[in-house]
Amino acid sequence: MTLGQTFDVLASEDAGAKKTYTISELAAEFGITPRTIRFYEDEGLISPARAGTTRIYSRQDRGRLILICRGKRLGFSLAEIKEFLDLYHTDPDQVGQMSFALDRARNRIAQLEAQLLDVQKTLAELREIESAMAAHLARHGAVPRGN
Amino acid sequence: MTLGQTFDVLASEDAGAKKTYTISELAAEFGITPRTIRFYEDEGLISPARAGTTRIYSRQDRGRLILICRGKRLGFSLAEIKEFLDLYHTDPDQVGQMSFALDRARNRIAQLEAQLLDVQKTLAELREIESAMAAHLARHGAVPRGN
DNA sequence: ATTAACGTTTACGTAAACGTAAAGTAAGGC
DNA sequence: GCCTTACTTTACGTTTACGTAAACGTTAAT
Repeated sequence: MTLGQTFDVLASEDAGAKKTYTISELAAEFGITPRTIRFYEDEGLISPARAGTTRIYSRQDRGRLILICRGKRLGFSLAEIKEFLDLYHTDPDQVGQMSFALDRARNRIAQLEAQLLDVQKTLAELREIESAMAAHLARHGAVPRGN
Repeated sequence: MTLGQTFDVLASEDAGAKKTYTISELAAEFGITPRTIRFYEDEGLISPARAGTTRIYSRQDRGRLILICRGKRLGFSLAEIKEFLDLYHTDPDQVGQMSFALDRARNRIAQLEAQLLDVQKTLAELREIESAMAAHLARHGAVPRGN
């Protein structure tokens, strides 16, 4: 049993939840193409089961895809996302491996905390711009009612 | 006078601040290469003055670079960053242009608010992993003192 | 006067992340 | 039995964001 099984995203046991998914189902759900999902597999980010040659995705696989897509939205490279995913199934018996993983986790945390500040700064600036523009348009634009 | 001049990043008037910069000064400051800065210029994200053929960067140019680098850290493409930068100098006299800009600003705000949530989720998960790993290592790893 | 350290343009090369055929297999409906 | 649909692999093409020379001009020091 790895660390992964102890967390939500990779192990939700919902009653009405489907057990498996096809590649095109997942592609549709996440707004990506089957090609993209296969590419992620080539890059080692996901390893679905097979029925013959056809890929069968489990709920855990779907959880990984959620994390992958989120990582992409945050601007991480696939290599970084892979590293992130690996944190979920670090073998607890390999102390050295676990130490390295802990290090990487802490680095990633620091990185995300910096990104959090960046997002907040940018949001603050954009909101300033937004209200300035809205105010300007309220005065000079829009022509609220024939004046 | 454009909206840009009304905001901090593009118009700080510090007393001890340098007035101009060379390309390699800025490259060093932001941890990028001159090639990269010239590429940003090719893409229309920045337009420094010239002394003959040599580029001379103003404090405003440096401000734009700050925003560009932050945008990159947030995972935006150069095209998106350009769109973002354009928000700063929307002509207040062009009502139509201003309306479109306001729209883009609001879209960008929504996008960043979503990203903020993503970052927070990811941070929460990573912190869970981190403490789980730290606890595990405290018990089985590290061998605190010969026991 | 030449060498070094900066700047320039032009242009080909490259890694990442897919897109886009092409060509084949396997299951289900009429 | 054939057609459609969804899956597969293989492989070349494309966009983005630069890296990396090559070849040249300008200033400053030796």
